[in-house]
Amino acid sequence: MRIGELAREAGVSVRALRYYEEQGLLGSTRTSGGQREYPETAVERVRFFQSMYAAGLSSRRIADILPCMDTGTTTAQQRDMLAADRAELDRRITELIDARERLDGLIAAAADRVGPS
Amino acid sequence: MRIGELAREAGVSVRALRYYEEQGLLGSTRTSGGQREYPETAVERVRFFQSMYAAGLSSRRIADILPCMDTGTTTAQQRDMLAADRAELDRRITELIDARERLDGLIAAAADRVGPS
DNA sequence: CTATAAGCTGACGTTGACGTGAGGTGCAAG
DNA sequence: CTTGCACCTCACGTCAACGTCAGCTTATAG
Repeated sequence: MRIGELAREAGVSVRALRYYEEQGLLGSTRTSGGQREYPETAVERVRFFQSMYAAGLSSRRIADILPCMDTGTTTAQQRDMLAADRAELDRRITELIDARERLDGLIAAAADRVGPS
Repeated sequence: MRIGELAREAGVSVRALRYYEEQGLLGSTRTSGGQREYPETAVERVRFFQSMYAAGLSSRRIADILPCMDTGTTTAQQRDMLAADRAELDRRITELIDARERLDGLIAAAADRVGPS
């Protein structure tokens, strides 16, 4: 598939896909005319990127863990990285849940006390 | 308390506190010499900011919900905003949990397959 | 053959929450 | 009274993940 279709399927912009390639995250073959060609599996791969970005990982960090995904094997260093990323993600989730509780507290405290418009 | 102490107590930089003031989030009285003076309650207030920033809210958004916190009352519009922010936060939490599952899947898949160093 | 939609490569612009450096002032201790 | 740390106000710098525009080429429908 070409870049436009992949963008639609994965729910990102064309620019984003070119950026991922620039960052070494997403390879592509080229047609004789120079246009990028992607396999079907690229869709899931891009969705994975989105998920990792949402988790707060940088392109660099994602690039670091990609070999694990692609080869299905890990070195000791890579296992450490994965564990660190998971721990960091856990912290972030905890933070967000805490923030949600604060927001809920605010909502509850002001729920029945209607202020002036 | 002065700005340096508040920064330490709340775990942010002095620059951040000045920035919060610039954004209308954090007021301060001034000493005769022009230095900022904060009440003890500012510590908790700044921690609240950090929590909201972590939740993905912008300074502007935080400024919008501050009146609810300060007055303990809400207008219909403010309740809508709070609900929207909470919903968005919920979405983000779900994303992160999904990301964590993906990471866990990756870790589990490669856990016992040690690659070359 | 020709529109025209889609793709290409630079390369500069954007945004938010600060970092950082310059150059000067306030304040408690000795 | 001076040392020295904390504080002050500009104001430019940063960083990441793209957005956007220009100028040109490729692919495809009619």
